[in-house]
Amino acid sequence: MATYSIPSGDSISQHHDAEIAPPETRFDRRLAQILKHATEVFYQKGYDGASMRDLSRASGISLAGMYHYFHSKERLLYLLQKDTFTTVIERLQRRLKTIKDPELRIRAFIFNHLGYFLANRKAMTVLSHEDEALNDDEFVAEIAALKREYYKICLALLDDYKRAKRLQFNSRTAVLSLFGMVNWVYTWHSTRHDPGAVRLSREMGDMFLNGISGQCRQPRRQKSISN
Amino acid sequence: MATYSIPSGDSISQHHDAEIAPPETRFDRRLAQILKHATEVFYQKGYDGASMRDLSRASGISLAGMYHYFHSKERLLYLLQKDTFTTVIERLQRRLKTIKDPELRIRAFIFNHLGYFLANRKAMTVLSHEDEALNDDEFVAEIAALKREYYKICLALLDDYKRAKRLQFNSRTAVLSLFGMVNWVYTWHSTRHDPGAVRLSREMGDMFLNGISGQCRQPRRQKSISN
DNA sequence: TAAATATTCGAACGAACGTTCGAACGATTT
DNA sequence: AAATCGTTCGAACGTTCGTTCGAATATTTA
Repeated sequence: MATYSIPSGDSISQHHDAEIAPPETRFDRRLAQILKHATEVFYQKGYDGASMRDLSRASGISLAGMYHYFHSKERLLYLLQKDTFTTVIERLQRRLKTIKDPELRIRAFIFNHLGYFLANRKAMTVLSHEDEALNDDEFVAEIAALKREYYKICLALLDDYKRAKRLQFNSRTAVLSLFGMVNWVYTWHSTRHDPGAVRLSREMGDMFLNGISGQCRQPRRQKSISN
Repeated sequence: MATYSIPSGDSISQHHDAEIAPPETRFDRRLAQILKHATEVFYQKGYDGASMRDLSRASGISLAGMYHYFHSKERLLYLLQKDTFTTVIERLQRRLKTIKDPELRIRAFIFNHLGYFLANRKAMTVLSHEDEALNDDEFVAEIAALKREYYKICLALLDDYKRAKRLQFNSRTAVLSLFGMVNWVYTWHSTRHDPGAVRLSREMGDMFLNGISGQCRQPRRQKSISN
């Protein structure tokens, strides 16, 4: 009855029901270790720049030994991106379940994203930055589906807010601007000098919500650039 | 008196005074062609993924012949990034010279960035995405200096606006959020389905300016995320 | 026209790449 | 004890990488 993962490159054990967390196979635990070390290497050198020899050295496993756990370097990146993205979405869904207020839901989205981003910076950087690195059609399609799902969730949050507050703005531009704000963080955020997730979420949340909440007194937009 | 560029890898002729545009050396024109083709290849395959053979094929020059124009693949990327970034900054400075109003200056910044971004998407994508690809200290330092200059310009624009409108916000977060908004565009913008530079600049400008212009009636910020 | 200089390229270099193979090892099962 | 199975690895495969070299060809200078 024990659901052993079949070796040679499957993702971390698909425990079809989410009953228990820790009881993984030795195989799964080892693969998870490899993914963790691979995150570090991909983060430092990029996907193309990182060699299988780099990855094996970081994991303390021989070059050939790596291929017991995944079929190819590309699949390793895929596993990494899928696990990371899935976790982000799961956490988000769990948070949203308890929140009704449209504004707070948007704030929860931002906080969820930034919080996970800053706590798992390397994995999220690899996810954001090595977006186009995959070539295999199946991999590309699956990650693209997660991206679309994430986009749709955020779009719905903004549309709810828009309806509740009777606002007018381009939802698509707003979503993607928000994604830009929160994803770009990986290029500049310094743990030492920059605010943590809580304050950063508040600042960006204030800014974004004010931004989409439109003109205060008189309508903006009269001013235009001459040339 | 003709200032011939010395072969073997110099940047496009440093015409110390910006007198005339077209009178370049044959060397310069050929190098410019190579840079143009290289932009396409780097855009498609990434810096690490693009081989010198790819680049030579795209340029219609033999593999060995490429090295007459630049010393290394890394230097080619450096030249590309430097030329692109320098052009963006020059254009910005020229625009800002004629604009006094703080809000319009910020709008000009956004329009300049997005306008150049959408018109030279491939070059700007390489600039944004291959940010960490350079290794040579001298190259890294020079591109980092341009980035800092660009950051400082934008920071000053926001501080001017803040002072003029007596606002309060974290300038650093605001600048970097704005950079995120406008730079992330390269990951999603579709020429067919998405607004052009003018409308996109207006939308993002409205959003950003409203965003930093703070609370309208009652102060936001009372609401907070429970957990 | 001859000499000098700038440009081009075929061929090859050593190094590094992702992946494969078969043998070995360890633990568990018969 | 023998057999099975999951795990590990050294060695090597064929390919591709960035770069170099020397000779050939244009182009400019004298």
